[in-house]
Amino acid sequence: MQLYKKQKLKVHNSLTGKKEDFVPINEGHIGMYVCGPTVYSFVHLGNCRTFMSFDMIFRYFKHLGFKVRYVRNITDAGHLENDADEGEDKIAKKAKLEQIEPMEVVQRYTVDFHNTLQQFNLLPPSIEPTATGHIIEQIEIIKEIIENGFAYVVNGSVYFDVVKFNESHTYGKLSGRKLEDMIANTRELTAQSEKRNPQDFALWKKAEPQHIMRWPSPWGDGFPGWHLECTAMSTKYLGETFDIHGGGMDLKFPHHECEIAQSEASCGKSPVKYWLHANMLTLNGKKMSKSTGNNIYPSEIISGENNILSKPYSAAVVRFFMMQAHYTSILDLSDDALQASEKGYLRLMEALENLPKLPTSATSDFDVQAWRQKCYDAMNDDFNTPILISNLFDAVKRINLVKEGKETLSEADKNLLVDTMSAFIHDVLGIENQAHSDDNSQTLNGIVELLIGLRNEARANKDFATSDKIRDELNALGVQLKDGKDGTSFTIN
RNA sequence: GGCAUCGUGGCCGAGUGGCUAGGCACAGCUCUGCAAAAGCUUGUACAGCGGUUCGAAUCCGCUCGAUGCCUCCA
Repeated sequence: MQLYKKQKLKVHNSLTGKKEDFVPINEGHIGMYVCGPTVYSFVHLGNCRTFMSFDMIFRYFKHLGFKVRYVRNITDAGHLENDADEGEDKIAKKAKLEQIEPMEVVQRYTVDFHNTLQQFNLLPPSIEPTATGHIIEQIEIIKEIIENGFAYVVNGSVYFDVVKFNESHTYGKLSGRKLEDMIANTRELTAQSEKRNPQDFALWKKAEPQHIMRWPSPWGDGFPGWHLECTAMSTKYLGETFDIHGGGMDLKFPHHECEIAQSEASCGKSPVKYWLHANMLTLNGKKMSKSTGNNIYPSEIISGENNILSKPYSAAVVRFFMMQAHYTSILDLSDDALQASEKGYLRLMEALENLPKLPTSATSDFDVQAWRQKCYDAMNDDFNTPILISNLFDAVKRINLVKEGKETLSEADKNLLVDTMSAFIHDVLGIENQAHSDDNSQTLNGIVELLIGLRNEARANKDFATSDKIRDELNALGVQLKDGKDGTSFTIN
């Protein structure tokens, strides 16, 4: 039997603001769409958090035995700098700045994006479509929206008529906004706008003669609006209505709101059953953002080359740090917090390494079955990774007790514990053991064992000056010795 | 100004009507030649003020503060 039939999951749906029982549209199958990056610069850590959160969700679905189609797009066209009529495409702007082809910009930052996510151990999505690869689909949707009377053509551009739409539908249901309020609060700055209403958004923009990124359409040469690509690609690969749509909290309005409007205006259906939003990562209490410069790049954390943190942190530690907070909470990055996470991470990894070597007994002091279910309960409650991790640390304590001979574990329970720990840490949380990833670790271990032997001889001879020298100098090199009941063990940092 | 979210012990971070996660740091103890590691013990925190309730950090109201969105952002 598939695990998902036994483990009942609840998810927080942004559309209703409530935790709801998760029931996929087609039993055993899940369609999930997550808004990917606009590839006009390097991904910063805040971007990574969102993708990591949905990676964890993707992994848990797979762990439960669901067949998941996970679509995450690459925005390589259509993302405007601002809403003004002469607004520039972000990628085209960058291309002009660096004096290269727009597609070179796209290629460069797409490669960076993939490399970075790989470092953080994210699984690739099932499909990773690009906006430029789906121009035809986008044009088709625009045609439908025009046909249904919810869009209008002006001077080679097409705009979505929000006011008209709101007469028969509700614009703002996801973000909790009312169109009347939005209109009342509009700053009247767009004097010569070709839009009927400031709330209207572009489905298709006319390309000026010097604009490089352009495609033919029934309305002339141009390029698609940003909100439209997600509607086109999610519909194509997941259908008119699918299970989960994810993205950063900052995309809730207007991006996701517009997606809902586009779907309802074209095919008449609400596109998504469960909307999931990941919260922001802050730095110094402020949102990380490319546009304000308040950000840190993953490579800077791993290399330690930055002015914010006292030392480098591995990708696994950063991932563990992120998983210690719930994905819907704001998380603030700081050196203290990362240091605390690093220590916890190392303790967890050490227990995980010791676990298979543990002695077994006829009986167990630890109810592994009950503990295992607690881990599932945590994840079933809207992917509560902090609670899951607290449960993992309960197991760490029991592992250490068994290691010291203070508690017992049966063979069967030990095996179950090994399986469960590995499943949650590696498969679900996606946390790898990077504590000893050296290629030379075999040699290194041998050398340390040799020194331990020499030290033990010195200790037997009560030559503590020598034994302490070995221990302290190894410690200075990052090799920590631990004298236990069954001899000396060590960790390498 | 509008909409939304949030304010938890030294730090990070769960919880959301009674049973008061977890990590890190600190202190004491056990173990140890000494350390380290590990284990045990200790912290009675929920912005403020009212209200509902037998009972609130958790619900309601107000005040203060922070953040996000309202123009591009994961």
